[in-house]
Amino acid sequence: MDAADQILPDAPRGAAPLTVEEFRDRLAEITDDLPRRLRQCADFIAANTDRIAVSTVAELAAGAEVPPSALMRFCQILGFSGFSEMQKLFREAYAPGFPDYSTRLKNLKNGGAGSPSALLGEFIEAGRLSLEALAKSADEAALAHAVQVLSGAATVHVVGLRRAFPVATYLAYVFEKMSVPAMLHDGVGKLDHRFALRPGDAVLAITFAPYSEETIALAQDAHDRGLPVVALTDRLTSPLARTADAILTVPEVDFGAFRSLSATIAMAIALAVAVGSARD
Amino acid sequence: MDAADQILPDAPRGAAPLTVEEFRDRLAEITDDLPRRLRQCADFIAANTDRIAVSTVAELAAGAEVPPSALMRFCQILGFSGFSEMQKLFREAYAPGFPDYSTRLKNLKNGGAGSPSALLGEFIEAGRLSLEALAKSADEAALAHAVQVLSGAATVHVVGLRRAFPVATYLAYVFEKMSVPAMLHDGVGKLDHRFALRPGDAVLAITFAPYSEETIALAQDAHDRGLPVVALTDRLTSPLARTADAILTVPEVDFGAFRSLSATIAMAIALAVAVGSARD
DNA sequence: CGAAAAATGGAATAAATATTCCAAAACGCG
DNA sequence: CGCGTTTTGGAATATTTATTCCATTTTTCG
Repeated sequence: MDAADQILPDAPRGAAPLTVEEFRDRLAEITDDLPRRLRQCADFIAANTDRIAVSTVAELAAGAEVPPSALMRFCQILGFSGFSEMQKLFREAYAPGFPDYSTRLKNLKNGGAGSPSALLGEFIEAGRLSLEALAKSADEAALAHAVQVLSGAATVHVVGLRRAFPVATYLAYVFEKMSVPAMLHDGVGKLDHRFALRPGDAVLAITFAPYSEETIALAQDAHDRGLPVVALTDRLTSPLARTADAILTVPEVDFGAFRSLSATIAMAIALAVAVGSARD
Repeated sequence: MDAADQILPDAPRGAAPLTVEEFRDRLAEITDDLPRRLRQCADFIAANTDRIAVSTVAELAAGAEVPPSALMRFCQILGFSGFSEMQKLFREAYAPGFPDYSTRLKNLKNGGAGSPSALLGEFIEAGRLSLEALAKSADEAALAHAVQVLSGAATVHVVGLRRAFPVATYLAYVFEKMSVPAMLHDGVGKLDHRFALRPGDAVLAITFAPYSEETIALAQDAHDRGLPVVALTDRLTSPLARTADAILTVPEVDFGAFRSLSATIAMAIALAVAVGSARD
C-alpha cells in the first residue's frame, strides 16, 4: 500500500495530556506494557513528577538510569512531540499563588503593620493557605473512621477550650441543627460535667498546641472508661494521640499569634454534617 | 598600579547568596541604589521570585521589560556568575506541592456524593470562595472606622449568638490575649447583662440572617444610650444597619445550610488585632 | 556647557540542551 | 537455529538559551 498505511502503532499523535491529572492517568495507563528501558523511565517519572519542571533531559535520564534517547522516546509515547513540550506542561501548571509566607510576615512587621486592611489581607491569606493545605493533606480514611465512630454514639460530647472553643461551639450548633444529641463541655463555673459521659457515648476533643489540660483530661477519662474518642488537633504527636480512636489533623497557618481556624472549621463542619447524615 | 588594583566596585565576587533567604536579603539591600533598568529587574524579580526556577533569561527579561543583557548584569551584581548560577539556587529549592490543590480538591469532591471527603471538599471550597470574595469586597474605610471606634472604648462588649457565637467567642479570646478589656455576652442563664454597658464602652455585634433578636436588642439598647455600635453582619440592609456607627459586611458562601465562617473569622481577627495594636 | 563615567541595547558568540538517526543488540517465533 | 521485528545506546545534529562585547546613549559633575 501507500505511505498513508504506515501508521506508527504506539505513538498516538495529538493526544498529549493537557493537565497534570491527564498526564498521571496516561502514565498509569501505559506503564504496564512497556519494554524494560521505557518502564524505567515511567517509574522514575512517576516518582519524581515534581522535578520535571526544573530538570534537563540529561538529568532525568541519569536519574532513571537510561540514556537520554530513551527518555525522548518515552516523552513521545506519552503523546508529546518531545521533552520540551512535556516540560512546558509542568512549568505552566506550577501556579505559585503564594509568595512564601515567612517573607510576607517579615515585610508586614517592617512595613505598615498598623493598617487594618493590611492585617485583613494577611488573615485572608493565612486562611486560604490553611484551606489549600488541608485539601492537600486531608486523610480521607481517618475522616471516614471518625464519622463512623461518632455516628454510633448515643450522645456526642464536644470539648474544646480557649482558642479551640469557637470550633467546639460551632460543632454544637451544627449538631443541634441536625438533631444529633450532643453536649458542649464549656467549663462554665468550672463544672466539668464528667458524670455526663455514659456508656455508648463518644467524645470529640479539640485542642491545639499549647494543649488544654482540661480537654486532655476529659479525653483521657473517657478513654479509661472505654468510650471512643475522636481528636481534632494539629499534629499526630499531639497528647490526644494516645487516647484517641480516630485522629484528624488540620494544618493551620498562623499569622502572628493567631490561628485562622478556617481549615479547622471546614473539617469540623464536614465531620458534623457527615455524622448527621449517617445517623438518618 | 598593576592589574590587581582594578577592582570592580559593585560586583563583589564570591558573595553569591547560598539560600533563598540570603537572596532576598541581598535583594532588599541593593534595590534602593540601582539605576533605572536594574531597578526594574530587581522589582520584577522580587515580585516573581518563584518563577525564576522555571523561566529563561528571555522570559524574565520580557517580564521586567528590559533587554536580556540587563538581566544578566543584574544577576552578576547580586554576586552570581550569571543567570544559570542564580537559577540553580531556585531549582534546588523548588518544591511544588503536588498533587496540586485543584486536582486534589476534585478528587475529594468525587469521593461519592454525601461521603465525608466530598463534604470536606465542598466546605473547603466554600471557605476559599468566601475569603476571595472578602478580599475583593472589603471596605477599607469602614474597617478603619470600626477600629477607631473600638479603640476608644473603655470596654468592648462582644455579642453574637447561634451561628455567630463561635465568632464572638474567638473575638473574646483574641481581645483577652491582647489585653483589651472585653466582655462576652453569651446569654448563659438568659441573663442579658445589659446593665454592664457603661458610658464610654462600645458594642461589637455580630449577626447574620436570620438575625438574632437578642443581638439586635442589645445593639439597639446601646445605641439608645448613646454608645457606639460596630456591626459585623452579612448585608448593608441588615437590621443592625439602623443602630450601627460602623458596619462591616462579609460575603460568606454557604454550602448546604452551613456557613463556612472563614471570611467572618478573618475579618474578626483583623479587627481585633488592629484594635489591640491601636490601643498601645 | 562639556568631558568623563555609567548605563544601556542589541548583535555576535559560546555553551548547554534537545532531538534525530542509525547501527548494533536483544527478542520472539516458526 | 535463523529471520524479521523491536528495542537500545550513542554519536551527530539542530535548536534553544546564556553570555559577552562594544558602540551608542544617558547621566553626573566640575
